[in-house]
Formats: sequence, C-alpha cells, structure tokens
Amino acid sequence: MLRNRLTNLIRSAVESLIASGMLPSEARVPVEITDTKTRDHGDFACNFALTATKKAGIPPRQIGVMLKQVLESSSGEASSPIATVEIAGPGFLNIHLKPEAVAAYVDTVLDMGNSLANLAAQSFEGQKLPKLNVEFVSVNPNGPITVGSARGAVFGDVLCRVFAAAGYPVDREYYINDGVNSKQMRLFAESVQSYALGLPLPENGYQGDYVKDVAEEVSRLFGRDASRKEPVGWWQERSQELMLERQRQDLATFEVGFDRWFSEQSMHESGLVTDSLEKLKANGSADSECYRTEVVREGKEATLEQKPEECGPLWLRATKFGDDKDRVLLRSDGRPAYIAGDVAYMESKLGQRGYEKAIIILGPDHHGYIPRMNAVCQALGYPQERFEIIIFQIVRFVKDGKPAPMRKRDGNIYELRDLIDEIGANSSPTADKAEQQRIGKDVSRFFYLMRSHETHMDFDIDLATKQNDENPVFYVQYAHARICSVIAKAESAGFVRDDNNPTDAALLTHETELALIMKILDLPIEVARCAKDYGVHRLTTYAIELARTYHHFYDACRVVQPEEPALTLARLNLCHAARTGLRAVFTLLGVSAPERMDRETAS
RNA sequence: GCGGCCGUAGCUCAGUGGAUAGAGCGCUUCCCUCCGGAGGAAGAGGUCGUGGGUUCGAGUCCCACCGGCCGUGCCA
Repeated sequence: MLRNRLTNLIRSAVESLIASGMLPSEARVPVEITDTKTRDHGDFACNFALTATKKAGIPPRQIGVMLKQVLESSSGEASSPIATVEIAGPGFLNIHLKPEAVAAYVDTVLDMGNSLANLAAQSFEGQKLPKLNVEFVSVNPNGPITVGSARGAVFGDVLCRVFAAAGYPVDREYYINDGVNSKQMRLFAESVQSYALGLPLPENGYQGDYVKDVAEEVSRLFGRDASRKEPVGWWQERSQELMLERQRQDLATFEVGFDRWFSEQSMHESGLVTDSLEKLKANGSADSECYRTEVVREGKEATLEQKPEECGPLWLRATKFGDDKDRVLLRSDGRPAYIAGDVAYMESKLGQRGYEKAIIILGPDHHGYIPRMNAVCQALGYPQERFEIIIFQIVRFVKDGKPAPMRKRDGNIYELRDLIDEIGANSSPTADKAEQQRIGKDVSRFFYLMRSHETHMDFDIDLATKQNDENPVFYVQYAHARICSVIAKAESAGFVRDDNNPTDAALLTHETELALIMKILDLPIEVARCAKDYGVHRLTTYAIELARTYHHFYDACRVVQPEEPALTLARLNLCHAARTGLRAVFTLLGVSAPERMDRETAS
C-alpha cells in the first residue's frame, strides 16, 4: 500500500531522469523503501542513490539531489503522499509524508476488516503461487504430544496461516506412522495390554500415565473380559486409534488443526508403495545389483566407490542424487524398509495428489533425513524445488536455572496438555477449566513463537507457568482489551462508528496517531516476509510493537471528548483500525482477543 | 570425524547489507482532577565470541579459529 505507492513514485522518478538523459539506463537498480529508526530521518527512507551510484557513475548525493527535485515537484499534486524529501548522510533519501495522506489509510484498514492480513497477497501479485502441502507434527501413535513436539506444531500451524493469508493454496497434513509391521507399535500394544489385564510389562515396555489412560479406555469401551481374548493385533489397532485421538484432542486445545490425517498403512494396502518402487526401478534409480555405493572422502576429495555386497535387498541409489549412501528399500526377505513408505508418500503428494510443492517440518533430530529425502524426490523424477524440509531447532527445558529433563517429577513425559494446564491454573486459579486452557494455550503458543524456529530455545518452565507478567502476550492482549473499553466508553457517550457517515481522517495529525496508522499498515508486509523466509516469530515482535504504539497513542491523545465530536469520531475510527490490526495478528498467531482482562489479585 | 544451530545489556532474546545496535524482565526515579496503571516517561547497563576478508557501508555475507548445544542406524 503506502510502501508500494512510494516505490512506484521513486521508480517513475528514476525513469523520468533516465528519459531526460540525466541518469544512464544502467542506473535502473531495484528501488527499496526502508524503515527509519528515528523521526529525524523522516517516515521512510530510500537508499537508491547509494545502490545506484556505482552503475550510474555519479556520486550518490548528486543522484539524491536529482531525485529530490523530481519527487518534490510533484508533491503539490493531491495524489502524491510525499511532503518533502531530504538528502542525508552518505546519500539517503529521507521521505516525509503528508499527514493527511497517512491518515486516509484508516479507512482502507477499516474496509479490509478481518481480511487485513490478506493484503500480503499484494506482495506476490503476478506470481503463480504453488499449491502447497505442509506436513508437520506427525508424532508416532505410541506417545503423546510433548512439550518438544509442540514447538513444531505451533510453528507449522502459524506458517500455514501465513501462507494462506499471502494467497497460497495450502493443505495441512499429519502423517500417521501406523505401519502394521512396526516393532515399536507392537511393543506399545503389548504394554497397553499388560496394563489393561494386569500382566507383567514386556521388556523395555512403554510406561507412564498415558499408557495407563489408553489401557483404561480400552477396558471401558470394550470390556475387560471381552478384550482379554483378543490377539495383539487387535490391541495394536485399538491403542493406536486411542492414542491418535488423544493427540488430536491435545492439538485441538492448542488450536492446531489439520486438513488430512494421512495413514502410512493405507499406502501399503492400496499398492502405492509397490507402484512407487516399480517407478524407481523403471527409471533406473533403484535396483538389486550386488554392490553398495558409498561416498569415500579423503581430505576434500570425495569419490564414489562400489563395494561388494551380498545379493538381496532392493537399493535406492541415493548417491546419484547427493546422498551419502545408498538406501535399502526392500530388505532381503522382501519386507519394505521404512523409507519405502517415504517414497510412496512423496509420490502421493507430488504425483497422485498433484501438490506443486511439499514442505515437511521436522525436529532437530531429523537433519540426517534431508539428503535422503531430497534424493527420494529427485529419484522419483521431481525437481528439487518441489520439496523442502524445514528443521526447527531444539527446545531446551530449564528449571531453576538448570537444564531440565523432559520429564516431570513423577517420571512422566512432559506433555503439551500438562504445560497448558499448569500455565492456566497458575495464572488464573479460580477460572473454569475451559478458561484456564484458553489462557494456557495463548501463553504457550506465544512463548514458543517468540523465538525463531531455527535457533535453540530455552523454555523456562517456572517462568512460563508462574511469573506471567513476564509473558508479553498479556501486554498485547491488554492493548486489545483497552481499545474495547475505550470504544465502549465512546458508545456510552453517544459516539458510534458509522460507515455511512464519514469522519474527517485529516484531523489525525498527532505524531502518535500517524505512527499508529503506519504500524497497522506494516502488517501485510510482515506477513509477506514471513511467507518468504518462514520467520513467523517476527509476528510476535510485530504484535508487541503494535500494542506499544497504541499505548503511546492512548497516553498522548484522549479519544472521548464530547466537546470535540469530530476529533472524537476520527480517533474512534483509529481505535477500530488498531483493533482490526491486533485481531489480525492474533488470528495469525492463534491467540485469543479478550475484550476484558480481569487480574486476580493475589492476596 | 562429518553435518546442523547458536554466541548481541545482569537474565531471556529481537534486529530486511544501511545512519546514533533495540525490547521484555530485573534495578533507580517520576506520571492517575483523565477513556482500564497488565499502562506511560526518564535513567543506569554493550570490545555484537576472536581474527581476517568481501564493499560506498558488516551485528547481518564469506573464511579460519575459540566456546556451547544437538544430530550422525539394513530404527520405526
């Protein structure tokens, strides 16, 4: 919007200088509008003169002078938002905007309403955006959603919300590792069975309350005596189903949802696994020749060596596609290796179901996976650009200032649901369960999202559960509650926003008013950037900044003033616009927008 | 060994190759005749791990080193 207009203005100014011969055509470098750090540097800055100086062969300040002339000569026209241009430092153009041009955007924001974030799509205009499949979480159905996997869950969730706002068609998917031959799933089933029937736990069996929960649920649903007679396969099916249900519930509480829960086993049954392996054999990427290829490194030299191997397994020749070693697809006895499912799954996404790009979000223990999966992608004949793995880094849990194991005192795994419940109970002891979960969800989501997914993160459990004032989500939500309160106050004084009765936005001239408008307008730009570089944590920073900008405005400008009805209405509109902006970020972050916040006073 | 990530204020961390490096918490002051004080204003606090390089310009990009965390399977 505002930035686009400025970019276009400067671009055409450059063109006119080139047309009149004052700039050589080589000077046609991209125009970039940047933020300024202080008010002294204007509302926006442009570094064109600095970036173009070399190609133009003209000193930066001289280019600046020419641009200033062109831009200011047209600033008298009503369509130009530019008031003045200054040349500063080595050759920055500091652009000062007309206050009324900024103020006019309040109406734009109000018109957009809930779809404000969708303006991000403007940054991708003219681009064909690929149809995306984003797979994330995908925790094995033999364990709960832990506080560790929760990081990937919120990250993936918000990333998908951002993609959608930016205009990408996107489907979210959860991969269920439910292969019937899985040893781990069998052991899990046996463990559940032991708990349910009071038998001794198998060696290395699964322990913990969640296993007991599943066991009790099986007994409740099917009867202890009836289930006693059932074979392990029956237990496997039931315990897997119930475990998945628990995961689904926890994710729902966390406001993370999926378009599709995709079963690994279904691909074995439908023949897709076999078909995909045949495809690899047919195109020469897989064979059962009697050798094994490995990359051998000596210093910086790397060579491919073929080593003798007993005949039998079906090999994916992954080394052809940059992997370190070839991978077994079918074991010597004909049973598929795990990666066979991955091959079929890739084929399902990029082939069968026609997604133009598949993204997988994985934890830090998976980066050995990247070259392997890239090889799978290429072996199936798909270009590398159509597949991407995003790794989020580890969450380290800290308690009492020391690294803490991911288990609670009673030895149970720290589940996401425990975290949500603890935060909610501590911050609002007397609220009902649903309200506590809402608070726990808001705080934990925000906490996870504050850090970049690609950096390590210390999760201080004491901090998150006890000292809630330190969590900025309350600061941000308070701004929203405050706006609601002001709007209610205005209403009781007889001031109501009315689309049919336009207000005079030009009355908004105070520096904090203009700063607030410009901050709201930044939202679509932030969203577009997130869609490009996946840095969704910046949305939390943005939310805090927007809240702060509102508090500044609130402090400096009184909204409800019966003796100034026109100004009151103009400021009321600004409040609505700010609330629109806050709600838009909240929606992206999956954080609620409470209209009032009542602190429980600790006695 | 190989690979990934990190090192910025006392603590937890932001920071798009741009000008005087920011925020929250903590610390020291101040501000309700006023729409919610979960707020605002001011102050103290920094060799951006070290050393080179790239360029008009580096916390940001490249290389080396130091320090920390993690991963490295014919497992699923």
